[in-house]
Amino acid sequence: MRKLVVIDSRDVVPLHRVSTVEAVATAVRARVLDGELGPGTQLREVALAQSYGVARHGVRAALHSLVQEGLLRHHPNRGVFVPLLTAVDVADLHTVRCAVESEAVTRLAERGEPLTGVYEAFSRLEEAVARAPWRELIMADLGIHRAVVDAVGSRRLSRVHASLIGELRLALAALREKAEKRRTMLPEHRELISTIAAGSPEKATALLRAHLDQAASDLALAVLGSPTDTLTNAG
Amino acid sequence: MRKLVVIDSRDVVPLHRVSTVEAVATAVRARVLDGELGPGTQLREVALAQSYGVARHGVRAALHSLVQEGLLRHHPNRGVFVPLLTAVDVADLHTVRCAVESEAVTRLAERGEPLTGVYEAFSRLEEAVARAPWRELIMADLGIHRAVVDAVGSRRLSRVHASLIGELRLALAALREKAEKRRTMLPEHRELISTIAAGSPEKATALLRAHLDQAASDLALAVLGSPTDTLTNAG
DNA sequence: GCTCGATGATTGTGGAACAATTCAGCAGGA
DNA sequence: TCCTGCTGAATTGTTCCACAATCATCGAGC
Repeated sequence: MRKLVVIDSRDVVPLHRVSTVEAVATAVRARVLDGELGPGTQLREVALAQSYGVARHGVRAALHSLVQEGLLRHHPNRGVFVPLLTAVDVADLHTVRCAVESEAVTRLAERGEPLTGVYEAFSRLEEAVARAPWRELIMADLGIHRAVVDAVGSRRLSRVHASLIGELRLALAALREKAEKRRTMLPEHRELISTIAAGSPEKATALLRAHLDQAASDLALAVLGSPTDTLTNAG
Repeated sequence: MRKLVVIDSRDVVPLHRVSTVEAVATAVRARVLDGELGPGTQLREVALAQSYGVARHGVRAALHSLVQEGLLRHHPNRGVFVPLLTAVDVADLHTVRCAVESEAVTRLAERGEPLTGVYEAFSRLEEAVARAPWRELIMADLGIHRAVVDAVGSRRLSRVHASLIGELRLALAALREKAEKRRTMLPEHRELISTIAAGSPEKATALLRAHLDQAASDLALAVLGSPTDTLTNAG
């Protein structure tokens, strides 16, 4: 018997107002992921504070966030730096990635969840393969994997994966285009997705792991090729 | 030709000096995990700042850390609270836990890594089963799982798992003692470990998943039994 | 060439102030 | 009775300033 209820209390939508530190964090994150701030760059607090017109505390908090996120490295009393990932880092990230994506694929195949998001991501990959530059092609690739994880519907699993991919993107800059990839990428993902849809968990995870292993070894090679210096630091 | 080098540069040990925010964070984390600060409690900045004798900024940073860690919830302009986990949260955490621990068990079984840490954890569980109270028994249980993940040797995998278990411990308070557990706990883990050591990945992960499923459903039931109120919030 | 110490830059921390927001309580009106 | 709007207190969000602590650089002196 509710009379004139304009907005039902269950309909509330967060209405994302962002705080300053969040805004700074996303801005800096974008600059790092886009490669504008290359590995080894120090992120000085005063400079950032001035450039964004915020207080130093806000910048500190934002950088602290990104450090916890794994995207930056903090050296006590020295500052925050964009890390240069080593082969060890790549292997480490690969481990976590296998964990998350294997679980996702297994669950999706077992309980035939809807894969609409995955199909959308795949069609974006189709477009990218046709005409997009290498960099966007990689992003489309990652987009599929993200969609697969998101399809599971676990907020925390998606969170872990997102942070993981973010860190991985730091190394991705070292990956140079290989024409072969442009050909194999589409059928590989098509097969993976259709195997998931067919409901064969074991086969799907096997495909996935082969795919990820390949990607990881490519990346490890690329990273080894890039300048090995003392900037690289343990997390 | 080094002359009179007292300390070789390779011998440096981090010498963990902790910053104030780190100190505050660990202090608060301990109080939350020990249940001293129950679900729904608000962590007020000024109060904490006074009680620890630090500036409000430090407290803010520390709380921010714990929020990112998943241990606390932040409501804009309202503050930071100890969350009350719902059955949904438990299921969500279970998903990630399956991902991480399955991967760990698979890898360990596949490449016969040394399991010394796991054996140590197991002997601690033996002691706990014999005479420790329920709470410590649970911690010993978690200790085994932590050791298994750590044995993989992936920093990031261990990190994810640690944060995961931390959040899970929030719900663990609702879990009441069951005498049956005290009997089944030891043989269950013994079988899991020996299967890993025997190098049978499939069987080991199957055992693990059954074990985790059981734990998750126990927890979900316990959480449903505890007071359901509006304090619970989405992450 | 090596060590040592001064110097400047940057981070780490504290203190105070104020704006912004939320919340509880209360008065007023349909 | 229920809704509305106001008001004031409490708390968070943000800024500015100050200063100690630490680190990297560089040059003097042996």
